Amino acid sequence: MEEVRETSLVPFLTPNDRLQKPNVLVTQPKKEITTRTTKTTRGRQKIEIKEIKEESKRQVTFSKRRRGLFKKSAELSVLTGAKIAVITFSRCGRIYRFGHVDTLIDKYLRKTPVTLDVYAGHDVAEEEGSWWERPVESVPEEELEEYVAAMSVLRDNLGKRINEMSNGRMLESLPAWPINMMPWKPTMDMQSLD
Amino acid sequence: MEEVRETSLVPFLTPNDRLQKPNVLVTQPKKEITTRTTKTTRGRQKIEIKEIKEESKRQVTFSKRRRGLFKKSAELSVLTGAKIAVITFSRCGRIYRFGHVDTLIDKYLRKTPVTLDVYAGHDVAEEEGSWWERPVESVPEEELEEYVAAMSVLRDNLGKRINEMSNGRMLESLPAWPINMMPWKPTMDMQSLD
DNA sequence: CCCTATCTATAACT
DNA sequence: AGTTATAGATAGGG
Repeated sequence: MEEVRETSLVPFLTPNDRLQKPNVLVTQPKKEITTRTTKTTRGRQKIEIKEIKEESKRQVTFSKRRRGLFKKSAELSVLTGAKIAVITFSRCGRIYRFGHVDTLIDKYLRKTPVTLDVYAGHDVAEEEGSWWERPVESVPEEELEEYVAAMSVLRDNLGKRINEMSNGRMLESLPAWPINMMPWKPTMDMQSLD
Repeated sequence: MEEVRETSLVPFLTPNDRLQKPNVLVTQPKKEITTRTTKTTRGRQKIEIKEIKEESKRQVTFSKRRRGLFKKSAELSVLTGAKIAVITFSRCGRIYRFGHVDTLIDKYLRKTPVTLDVYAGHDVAEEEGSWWERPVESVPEEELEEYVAAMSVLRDNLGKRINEMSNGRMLESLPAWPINMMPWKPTMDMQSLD
């Protein structure tokens, strides 16, 4: 709660704070490399986009990425004024939605003949694979079928707002994220319909 | 066409090629700073998440981010085996979908009473402006959900605008989507239903 | 749309 | 969940 998380991920470094010289365009001396013989972690590792076998690990990934996806949806929505809806069926069949899915679905159904099936003629093989990596004509109805994306952005703006409000004009001297709402508060933007 | 888009953004740099020393964990000398007095670009700049006014710019962002969103969706789906569907109504009313939306919607509707409104009772004023920028002094952190609900309204507002346009009430006198605005290839993972 | 320089999202740890 | 080092996404510019 006292954490100043501009980028929320690197509060200690905050590269954003580094003032950017408008027209100078000179390569920075790359700060100062903290020479440490023992990194605390290996940092983000590259992974292959394939099903994660370990249950636990998969769950973590699902949480993190779902959250990230929603955030992206929100940003896209706000930035471009697009209307988005997202629905996700987790493996266990739980439904996570973001935004007024119902409304969007309604609009969708009204605009598109329900019978229209882009992938019509394709057998639904609950097979493993990346339908999204295949030619359109052969996309089987399996992997992903649910994503009605949805809405909103605000997490960030809201946070800033709250901060400003709760401190009037001295927002600068206060943590960017006054409330511990940010990161991993489970369900403010999602609804598990189970 | 799968590997091609691995990183596909920095083919020339490919930081991934840098072999990672498994257990060494020693801070790298940070390569070699190419001292150049004139950077070719300022690189990615931080932007505020708020509506982009410039039509052209907004469309570019829409293309790029929509693409990114779909990609993320695909990854999440593959990685966790979750079923996902995404539908996006662009401002101009164009529909972009990802995944087997129809199938998903069907499942969704079967699982959730269509009448169920998660945000029921939270009638937010459909006024112009940035509702998410409203004062938040009265918002206790425990009620962030209220905001989430409010956020959804954004979509509704946008939807209204879209409707207006549909009715011939032009908001912008610009063509929906310049043909060459389509992201780098109307790949199989997106379908414009318009 | 291709490129870069940056900003962000996260995998692996703790 | 909270960190840290990176992989990955993208705002701008060409």
